[in-house]
Amino acid sequence: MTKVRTRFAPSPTGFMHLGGLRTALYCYLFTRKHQGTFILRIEDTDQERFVEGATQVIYDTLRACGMNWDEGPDIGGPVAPYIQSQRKDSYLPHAERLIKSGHAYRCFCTREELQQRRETAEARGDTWKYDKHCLGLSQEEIDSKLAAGLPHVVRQNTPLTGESSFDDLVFGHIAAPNDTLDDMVLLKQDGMPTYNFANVVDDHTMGITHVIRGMEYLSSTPKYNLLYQALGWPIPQYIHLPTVMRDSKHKLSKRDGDAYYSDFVKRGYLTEALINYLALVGWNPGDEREFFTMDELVDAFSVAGLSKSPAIFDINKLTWFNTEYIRRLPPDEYLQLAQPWFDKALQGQPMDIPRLAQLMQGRTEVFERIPDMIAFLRERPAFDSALYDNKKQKSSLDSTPGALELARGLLSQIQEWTEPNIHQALMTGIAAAGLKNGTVLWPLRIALSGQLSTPGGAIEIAYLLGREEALRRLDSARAALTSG
RNA sequence: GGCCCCGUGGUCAAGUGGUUAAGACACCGCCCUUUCACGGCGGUAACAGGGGUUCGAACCCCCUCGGGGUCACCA
Repeated sequence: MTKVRTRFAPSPTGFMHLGGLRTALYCYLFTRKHQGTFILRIEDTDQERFVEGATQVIYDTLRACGMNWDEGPDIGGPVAPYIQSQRKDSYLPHAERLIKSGHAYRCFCTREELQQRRETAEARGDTWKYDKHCLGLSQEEIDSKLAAGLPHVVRQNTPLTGESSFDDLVFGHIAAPNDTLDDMVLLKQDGMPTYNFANVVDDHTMGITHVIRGMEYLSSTPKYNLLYQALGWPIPQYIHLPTVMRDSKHKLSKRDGDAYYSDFVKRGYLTEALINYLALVGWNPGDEREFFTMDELVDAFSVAGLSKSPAIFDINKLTWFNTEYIRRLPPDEYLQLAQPWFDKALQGQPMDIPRLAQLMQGRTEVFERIPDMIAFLRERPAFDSALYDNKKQKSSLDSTPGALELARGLLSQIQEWTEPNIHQALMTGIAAAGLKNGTVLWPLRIALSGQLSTPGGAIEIAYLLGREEALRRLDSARAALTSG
């Protein structure tokens, strides 16, 4: 078997879509698994959609994800250039060969004419397909139109009989009747190839052995194969990938605004978690493993594990992966990543940040959720005294005033405000008073934080707040109790 | 509408003629516990429907239904 050569061929739109990223991932994994060559090619034949800086986004994303390419626009390679617009001149000779052999022809129909004929056909209830109108032009007619400088495109001449088929590595045998295949445009008026044509030519001239792409190309692949055959080129292996869906009816689309890699990173998703999750949407390793580094993915990857049916993107599961990855971060790395989010919530309030980080690391699902979780440290929210009531903790509205008074006394006598000292003072004091821990600690935590759920218990919160603030909050809570 | 593809719990999925139909996320309950979380234990929940083939179908065939894709001088 010849050496595997694959390509990831995104068009530079300015963003890296998660669906595209997953395609790149599978392509990368397959290639590395087979010790092949992974090529990056930029598909920018659509000049109208050119976006400044878009290729850089592609480079940055792929590299951040650990998918390094062996040949590409920025690093070159034996079949350069790797940017399609720079290969412009290479397509024409092949198109002319096809014209000569009768597999393609020049078409002078204007867009308006085409639209009109399409509408007429559809009004009759017929399905529209290019009617091969210009195939009937005589050589004289063609020459005179050419001499007159009339704009034209080049179309593929698909056969009207027989059928075309191929064997996809994931979908198996795919066949389509030739008479349902449209005479697609190969070369546009501006001389640029369409995606359809550029792909065939580039994939062949770049020596691509395995074409890995989304399944939206599945139904046009027979047409591409007709082209390969007409040009006398070997047909590559195909691996079409099932779509990533937003829900059962819609695919994860660019319009959702939250489907870009950069969006997830901004919100505080870890790249490793994202890659790990994405790998499992449409593929499974065949065993029970769920956590994979990139190297482990390469090792485990197999085309046999690819699924045929579309998979719904589950933010829930992604978030679970993210939580797990955050939990496994070295503490200093967690602190570094969390710091900006701490700052956002604390706004300069003095705090034992390393201790806060310690308490938060195991509770952080997505970094962007941090500010909401710790905002109470900066300012205690208004709260309902009903929060003091907790049967399980043996705390009630009746027991609370006494409990808080006890806590106030114990806390105010602490010399050095450390967690062990706070713990010591409260626990011995509570035991001496003959109370249950919860009877005092539950209301204390409520009084200090004003909320049901906090990252840490009463002792940790009291410590983080500092002596002065803790006592101040305690006093105001007690006052609110007697006045209200 | 034509053509192509897909169809196991809410989601991802294992399963390739004989299984009590795995596992994970989510959800619910219990335990642990100074809250939440973590952890431990347990639970709810699926073969789209109908016909065949077969001693026996989630697995093979056909039909129906449902969903997706594609039918651009976009990729």
